[in-house]
Amino acid sequence: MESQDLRKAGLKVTLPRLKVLEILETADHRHLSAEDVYKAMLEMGEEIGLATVYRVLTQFEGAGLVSRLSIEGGHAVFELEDGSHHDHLLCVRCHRIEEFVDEVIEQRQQVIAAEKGFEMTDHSLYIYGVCKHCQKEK
Amino acid sequence: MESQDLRKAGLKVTLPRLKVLEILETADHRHLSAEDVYKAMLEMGEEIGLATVYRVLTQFEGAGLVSRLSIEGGHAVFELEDGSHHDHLLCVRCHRIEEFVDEVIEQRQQVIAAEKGFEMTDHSLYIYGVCKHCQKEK
DNA sequence: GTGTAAATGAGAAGGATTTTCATTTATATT
DNA sequence: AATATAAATGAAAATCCTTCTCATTTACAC
Ligand SMILES: [Zn+2]
Ligand SMILES: [Zn+2]
Ligand SMILES: [Zn+2]
Ligand SMILES: [Zn+2]
Repeated sequence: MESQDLRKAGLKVTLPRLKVLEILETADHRHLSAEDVYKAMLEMGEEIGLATVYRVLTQFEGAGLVSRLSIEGGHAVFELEDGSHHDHLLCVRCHRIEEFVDEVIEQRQQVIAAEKGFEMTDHSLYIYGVCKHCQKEK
Repeated sequence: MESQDLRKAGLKVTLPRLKVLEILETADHRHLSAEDVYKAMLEMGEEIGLATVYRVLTQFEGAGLVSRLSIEGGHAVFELEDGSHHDHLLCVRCHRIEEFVDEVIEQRQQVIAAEKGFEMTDHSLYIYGVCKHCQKEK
């Protein structure tokens, strides 16, 4: 089924691309850095260059298959695009990432943009904190 | 008056530090990159190393004199700390930055964090769009 | 004035990502 | 199935922003 997605996006169906898709679909975590994908590939016994991982992820982003988070200070994180917008909560200790959608915030942003005379094209919202897990530890 | 702020922060009063403060206080824009500060220094005829600009801005951040924005993709931007939290709207064309405060959003973030069991420590919210100015230009 | 720790500047180093370019590969065409 | 061609790949170099190193200078307490 994935081959179709690649063809639709005007991308040739290659092993590296199929494998990157596979990793994004089957990884334990939904949010992966390029490095994470690269390491997962090597662990699967697939040879790939890190440059290719970056290239493929960027192409997938362009094709709407993947979206990219820009987390403060750190490196980019990628996730499979599921068509529904959501924002993120990040644990500053263990780097766990959780997702949320809040209609009140979404709408307030529209109002604020309108008040300032902006045509809003996008937004980026990250809530940082200490997750349930990490609160327990000490 | 600024010398006092530096001494309170445990920082020696040096010319580079005073000049960086001066630039932050008198620049046309409230939001400046390290590069912007560096160029402004050179234009003022002051010799300074870029490394010093970064160092000083980072120290000021630690001392609570300055805060740092982490804008998507780009480089860090610094602004004088005025004690009141605010978030930012960014024009994707001309890179103009505007500020806003919205209590509804602030509170919803607290609620969301609580729902997910997070102890919220911080957040980062940027609204991207096309500003009033840039909308006029075709 | 002297001493000492802190601050500076220049350049090297760093980390994440992108680019370059020679080689390989997918796919369209015989 | 063989061939042609445009796209994709890997490795290394390059890039961008930022931090670090270290020899020299400076601020400030005595
Ligand atoms: Zn955690
Ligand atoms: Zn997500
Ligand atoms: Zn604009
Ligand atoms: Zn601001």
